[in-house]
Amino acid sequence: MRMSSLLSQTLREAPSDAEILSHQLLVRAGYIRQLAAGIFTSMPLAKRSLTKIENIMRDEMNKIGGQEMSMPVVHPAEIWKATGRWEKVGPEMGRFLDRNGRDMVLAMTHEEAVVAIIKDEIQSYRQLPMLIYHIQTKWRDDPRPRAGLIRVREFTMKDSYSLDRDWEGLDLQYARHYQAYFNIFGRCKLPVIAVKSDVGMMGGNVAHEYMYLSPMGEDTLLLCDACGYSANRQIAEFQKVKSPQEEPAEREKIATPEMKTIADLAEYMGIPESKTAKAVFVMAAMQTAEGEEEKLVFAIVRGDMDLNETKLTNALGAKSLRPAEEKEIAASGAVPGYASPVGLKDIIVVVDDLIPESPNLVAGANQEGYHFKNVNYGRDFEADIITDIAAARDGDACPDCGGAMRAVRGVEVGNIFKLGTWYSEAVGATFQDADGEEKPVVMGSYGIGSGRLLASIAEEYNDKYGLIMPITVAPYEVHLVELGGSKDERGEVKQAAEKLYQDLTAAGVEVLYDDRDESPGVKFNDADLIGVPLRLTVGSRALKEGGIEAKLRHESEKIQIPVGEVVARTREIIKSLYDDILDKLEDVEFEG
RNA sequence: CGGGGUGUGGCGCAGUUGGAAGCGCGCCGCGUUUGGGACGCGGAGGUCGACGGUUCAAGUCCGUCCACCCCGACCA
Repeated sequence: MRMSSLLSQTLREAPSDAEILSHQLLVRAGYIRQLAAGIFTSMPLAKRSLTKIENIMRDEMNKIGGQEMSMPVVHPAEIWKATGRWEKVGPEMGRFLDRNGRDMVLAMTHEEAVVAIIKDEIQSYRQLPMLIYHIQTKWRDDPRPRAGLIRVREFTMKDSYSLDRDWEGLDLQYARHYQAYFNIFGRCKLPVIAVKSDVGMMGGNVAHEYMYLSPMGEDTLLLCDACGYSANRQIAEFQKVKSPQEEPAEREKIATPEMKTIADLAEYMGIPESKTAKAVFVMAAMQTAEGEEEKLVFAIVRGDMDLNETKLTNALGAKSLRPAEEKEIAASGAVPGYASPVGLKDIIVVVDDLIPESPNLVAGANQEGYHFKNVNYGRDFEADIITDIAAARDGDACPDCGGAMRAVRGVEVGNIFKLGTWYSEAVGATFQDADGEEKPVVMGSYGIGSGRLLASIAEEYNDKYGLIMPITVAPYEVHLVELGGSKDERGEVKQAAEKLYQDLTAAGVEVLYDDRDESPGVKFNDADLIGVPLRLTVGSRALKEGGIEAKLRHESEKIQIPVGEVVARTREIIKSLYDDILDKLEDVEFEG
């Protein structure tokens, strides 16, 4: 490709609304342009990188038996009503009416489309197991797109769906994906870890997320360096430090004016925060037989801990939670800031499993300005649910080995879910098994966003001059710079560069050829910004000695290669760059 | 949805007490230059986010709305 005709201008300064590095660099280098919040155009450079990423995904999916197809982006609402997600999903789903006034949906994922097709196409156990996938656009009207390509509203995703006769089959396909995903990220040279994750609205019972560890990530993970335990904070467990056992003392009411926070209260009383009970009120959307209903929930964790809303949501079996408003809290008889589990009605009380083992706590008295001392579970109050609802934090003890866990931030670049039969049952996607019985197809779903992956790679590989793209995903393999200029009166430099461009291209090398009439500084800076791994420079300096200059983007040394050997040597260098990446791929141990 | 911020040429920005819309980069033409974002001369390009109001006069003051960014809420 000649840069003189490439639709991609580099920018000396990034747009002011690009805050994170990958966003700034991808815009400055001319890979992407923003059209609206969370909606981007992939320019030719990005498109080439994305195609390479997607071809890696194809290859790894095909290797585990996947067959590529393409399911529609626009769906009739019926298939979403059939699984209940038409009602269940909120404004994040794109909806519109077609010309005949029928409800239509912009796909945010494709489980519905999958079961719609297999309902008709899969009839016999002989057709299973099967793995289907596609690489398709999704629309999710996220309330807050951010961080360039990391979190967008319109994006492309490789999503695959495993179809099996039974759970053993699912386990096998799931384990294959577990490995295939490490291969995909490895081939893109992106370091990731797999962590256990919440199954969320997808249902099912096992899920992993692939995380690229980065301070700009949106998820918090807890990792144990001692034994390898890793989990998203949403579900991370930990060993709780129990309070010292003591005899329940007599409950007493004490005046605590203006002490509305745990920190204030503990300081005022001269006690550790672990001797207090923290009250959190939420409104939980619950699905009941009559439909959806909002219920006030009173969650209690020990004062030195934080509530984990995902754990609470799962404990309640709720669709979603939102913070309760003061008037909703007041309606239950509780007093915000002085709330107490003692003597409340019409409210679901959920207490963390540490609370019953924590005697003589200080809790609110449901009276402005007063707390109770020596509140004890069982004697003074009871709960509807007792379970783990506390959030793990940096330094907490690993649930498996007790070692101190680290809390780190990560970007979710992929995930795998054991869906089970939830979707197939919902729409009656069944097959006839060998024993003659009709059974629902057992499903798994597996996703990787290609744009987010590109952004993560850009975030990981760069320096002050620009991007440093791994060769497997770089838009081109070679950046050929021609430095003829007006001193090149007989056009020798220009001719040598043109010939090299032709020869390399003929040899199957992907070349970005800077044939523009620009100064050397401009060309070198643009080359560094775009980040193609190997730069070849044709200039009079080396040409006088019968050579051209080669430089790897990630190194500072330059070498001179005799003109006649350039094509062969270039192919060698490129091969070694690929090998460096592919040799590092390794088999991982699957821990279900 | 709550809090904060920003909207002036493709990008980055300035614009005073309200009084003729500017600068740098980029772009076009001509010439000089050519191994790390060169220089000269000459150009093109803006309904100042939108609408309404105040005023003789609004980029500037007032109001409403919109867009975009950040923090939070939310999120397979």
